[in-house]
Amino acid sequence: MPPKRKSDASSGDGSGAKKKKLARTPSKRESIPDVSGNDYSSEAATKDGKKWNLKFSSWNVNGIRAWVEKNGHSYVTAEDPDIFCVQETKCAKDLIPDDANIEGYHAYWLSGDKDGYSGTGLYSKQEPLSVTYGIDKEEHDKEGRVITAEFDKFYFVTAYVPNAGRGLPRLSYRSEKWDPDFREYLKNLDAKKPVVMCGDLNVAHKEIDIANPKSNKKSAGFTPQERQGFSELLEAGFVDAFRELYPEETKKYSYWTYMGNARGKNVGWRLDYFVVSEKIKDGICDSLIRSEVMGSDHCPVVLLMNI
Amino acid sequence: MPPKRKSDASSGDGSGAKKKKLARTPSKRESIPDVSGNDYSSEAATKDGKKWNLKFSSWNVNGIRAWVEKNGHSYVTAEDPDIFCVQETKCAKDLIPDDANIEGYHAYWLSGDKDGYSGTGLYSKQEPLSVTYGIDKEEHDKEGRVITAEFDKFYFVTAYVPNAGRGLPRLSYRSEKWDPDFREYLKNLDAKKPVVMCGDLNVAHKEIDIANPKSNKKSAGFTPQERQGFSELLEAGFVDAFRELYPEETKKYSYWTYMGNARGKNVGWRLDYFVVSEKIKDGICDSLIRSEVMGSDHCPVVLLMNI
DNA sequence: CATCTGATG
DNA sequence: CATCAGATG
Repeated sequence: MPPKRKSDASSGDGSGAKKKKLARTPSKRESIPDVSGNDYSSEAATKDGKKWNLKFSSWNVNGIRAWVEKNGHSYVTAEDPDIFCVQETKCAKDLIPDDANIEGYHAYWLSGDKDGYSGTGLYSKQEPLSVTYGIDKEEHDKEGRVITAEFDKFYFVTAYVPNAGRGLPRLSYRSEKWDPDFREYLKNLDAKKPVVMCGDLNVAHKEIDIANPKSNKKSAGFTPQERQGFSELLEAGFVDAFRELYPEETKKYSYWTYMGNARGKNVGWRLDYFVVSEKIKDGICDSLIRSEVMGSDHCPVVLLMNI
Repeated sequence: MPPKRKSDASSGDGSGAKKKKLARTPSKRESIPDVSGNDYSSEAATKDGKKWNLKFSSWNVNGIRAWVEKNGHSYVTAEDPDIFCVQETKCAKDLIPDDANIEGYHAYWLSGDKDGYSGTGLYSKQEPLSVTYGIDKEEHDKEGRVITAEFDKFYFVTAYVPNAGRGLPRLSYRSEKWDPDFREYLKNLDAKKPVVMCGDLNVAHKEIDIANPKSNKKSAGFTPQERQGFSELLEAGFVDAFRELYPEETKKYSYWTYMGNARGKNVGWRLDYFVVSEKIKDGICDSLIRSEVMGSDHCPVVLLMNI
């Protein structure tokens, strides 16, 4: 499915709706992402030499309104992915800023019941065959966490996985309920067509995926339970695209707390992933972590595939 | 009492205490008050030719932490008053930023029970004989609104008068309880020594004191009840220093809502006053409204006296 | 249209 | 150390 590069930028679900409330005036803070000098081209190919024909990107934007004010969306134009996903939009659909509707993409938005919390978005150049929201479980689907887009040859899923919270108040929900149910959801999709799933999975899988493994064994995102949950997802027939290609690569992170200049010191976590069905893993061409791109406490991640 | 210009900057009530919490990093916003070119000297004198020997200034700072980040305190150094008062500090005593302790002044802080709400401060070059907090009425004294400093020849009072609120939820409290009790408090002081009172009195007294009298008759700060309360205060033996000197002066305001560029259009209210005992009104030399000084939605006001 | 807090991450 | 909401002005 090499997507038709059509220029219809209309939004699939009413993202052009009137705003209830105006966005705040941009702060005088400088626009943070300056991606103008970056080279996002790539000649990456599969092991058997097929060049990529689809580019995907995912970014936890930590508030899409703030991200737009910081000119974060300029990254999307520069990266030019076929599909771009955002997590933690923290914004009701009707309040998504106009500038978040990027020319050339169909945009799909999901938010939860609680204002300013969670929320995801999916942009696609090609219009999906269908778009669905949630994972078909009432219990999980009030927080705007999962969007699924069906294409001819695959399902594309973006997820913002529940954070276990400080003091781990939601660890049991996360690891005993969400993780198994989300895994089942993906397995069911995978039984029909291959799956590409991306997003902030709120777990650093192995010690190699976090700067300070020792001191974080009881921190949300690095507990044994959460790490085990990710292992079980992979065992269910999926691969972590970045780690598949770069099994030994250290110090590659996609999140740094804003506190204590963690990003400057690269004291980070790899929380943002592309996870793909094992049956299409040979289509992986490259998996990239755009750690230089500013605008959030996470950076974008990229997957190049030949499908 | 021409104050001894001593340089002891110690704070009268522990304002040097350790902070529980650090102030946020200053935003990148430019420092707003640039008072460096302003001439705050004055040759003002009483009607019978006595030059002022005391300068007082008062400013509703709308959050002392934000005000300090905006370099609002540079105004104090430039104005160089003998006593400077602030209202709406919105800050517990222990969290007052270090930069709010201005060299050459004793500082006294009061905050209420509710964090981030109300709060007043008083700076004095000369150390007062005593400083008291509140108006001796349990009912009123939980919101950090009044500081009284006793000097040799007068009492100095600063007040942040309760706002009646949008939809006037606290109008009855304000006009039936606070206003009479505060008036009694001042009358009792005045029975002992003359009083200079300043602050955000949260009322525009007459039509001349507000840009849009017609449309604000039901707005907090311009209801008949609040205006009447101020009239009754004056009838109890006090004068509005600014209006005493400038009975016909129009378009002089000390507050403009941040909304709709009201300040740019001078759509304002005169809410900040110096009110002095009638018996010392002949000591008034000048009363000034520093409407050019930025850093809050209010501007500073000044009183020059010979006492 | 600002200031705060408190929840959240 | 950020985001956002909601209270307050």
